[in-house]
Amino acid sequence: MAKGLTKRSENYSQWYNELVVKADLAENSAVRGSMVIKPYGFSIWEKMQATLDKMFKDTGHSNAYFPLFIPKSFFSKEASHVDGFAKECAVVTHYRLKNDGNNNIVVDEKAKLEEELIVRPTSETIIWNTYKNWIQSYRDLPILVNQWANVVRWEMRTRLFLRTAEFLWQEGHTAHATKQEALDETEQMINVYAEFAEKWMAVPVIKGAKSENERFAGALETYAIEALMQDGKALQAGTSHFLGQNFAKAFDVKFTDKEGKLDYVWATSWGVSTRLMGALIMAHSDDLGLVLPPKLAPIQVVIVPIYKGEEQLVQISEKANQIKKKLQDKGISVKFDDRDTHKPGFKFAEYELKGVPVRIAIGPRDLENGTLEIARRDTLEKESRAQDSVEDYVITLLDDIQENIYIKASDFRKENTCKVDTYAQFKDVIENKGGFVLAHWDGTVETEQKIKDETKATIRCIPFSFEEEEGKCIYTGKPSKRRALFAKAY
RNA sequence: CGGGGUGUAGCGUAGCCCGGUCAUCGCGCCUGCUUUGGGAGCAGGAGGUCGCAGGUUCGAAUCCUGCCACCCCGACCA
Repeated sequence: MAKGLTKRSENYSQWYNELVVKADLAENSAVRGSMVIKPYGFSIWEKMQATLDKMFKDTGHSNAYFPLFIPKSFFSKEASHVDGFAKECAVVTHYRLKNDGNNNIVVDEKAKLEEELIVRPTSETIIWNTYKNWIQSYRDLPILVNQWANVVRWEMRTRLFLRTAEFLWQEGHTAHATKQEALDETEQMINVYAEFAEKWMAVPVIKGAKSENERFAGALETYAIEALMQDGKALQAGTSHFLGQNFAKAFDVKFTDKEGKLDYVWATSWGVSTRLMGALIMAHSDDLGLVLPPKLAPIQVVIVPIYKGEEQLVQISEKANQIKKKLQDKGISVKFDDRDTHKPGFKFAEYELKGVPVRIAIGPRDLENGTLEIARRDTLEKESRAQDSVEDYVITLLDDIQENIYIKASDFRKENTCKVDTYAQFKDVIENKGGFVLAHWDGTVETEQKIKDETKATIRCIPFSFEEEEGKCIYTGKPSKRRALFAKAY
């Protein structure tokens, strides 16, 4: 058995740790709940980053950078915002260490900061404090800025990739002259996220609005994309918030409109994080390791030579490098693994673990017959093919894999989504089957909270796509106009 | 912060109840030869303050006390 797969467990997170942490994505933790992302894992994130960044720019946004430290006073200006984050803030109180005389390094109490600094858990406050100086007139609007950064949230309980104390993300912060424009922006960005999830990550998602309970601290409306993982739990994969005029009021950001009237600016914020890597892994992986969508795979094709002796390797390498060049010319990322320290079987298993979508093996038999062995990661099928026009074949194959894993994930979601009309059914499904459950809900915070307390299921979102439908709340029997999407979530 | 569990080599572990050739085994690592179309074989070798600190004892991985770390469950959450 391969490294990291010697002892698979029924427990999903155990499996996840063994496979991902120890195999290749992250290891160790310097700070409680932090993670090291190793080079191969990080290159997946870099691909995600590059793709999203382009999508943001195509929709008119620009990148900027704001400070890591936020003065406590900024942070406390928006009441519900500070309520939401107060319990998970890392706080800087001093700026110097000293030797206490016994060779112990201690905090120098003399170097106490006059005002404590918060390590950003999100940047709304420091950004709006800056926007105040950027905005006077409607001519200064809109401001469409995104930041790629790390943030810290001192969660009570952490989970690799899904909820680490420090994580990488992007946060968009926009300012608009009208409510409608801000609402449109909020909606546009949730659509961008959904498109990225479905077309690039091959993870189907449900777009919808968060209930009041689950809304972002300081937002009037939160839109989210929700994905279903293979263990039947839901994962919030991205959020886009309509912040109304809350932050503009808190930071006194006013502008003069065309009529010369003074008004507060309308705001949005939106973000996705390294949690997306967790989503990618948990949505597609199997017992052999990662299954990466070709569009995000750092290595799309790996070529493994099979040879006896130096002479054969030279011949095979020549052929392999020709094929590598042909594929690269078509924009495909290729690795030719000619290490002589590992046998082919070992390499096969290793690239399966890493989720490389297509593997090409070339041996003496192929040299003789003008063939190649081509294997795909998603179905594990292998076939022998002529070497001619391999590049065209690989292009179709990559597209096919991309599509296939999306279909597979969609089918899984279909099988694990059900409508229920009674609370008994609801509890049964949540406890025994998992997955998404569509049920009527009376729209009150109290009911949602009671259902959560009793079943651990929460409203993931009220999907945009659902038609209005008369029904009765499964819990209280009160009238309801549409179904909400319930699930146990990470 | 509450409840439960675990800490033995790079990784995974046996031993702990019942103290004494007990530091076990597998993977990995190193050397040599043979191998190479699915995680190679044989031979030899290196590697451990048994989480930390005390205590009990002639003697502690094993018993006791305290601490630390990690994992799972809850509260919290992208």
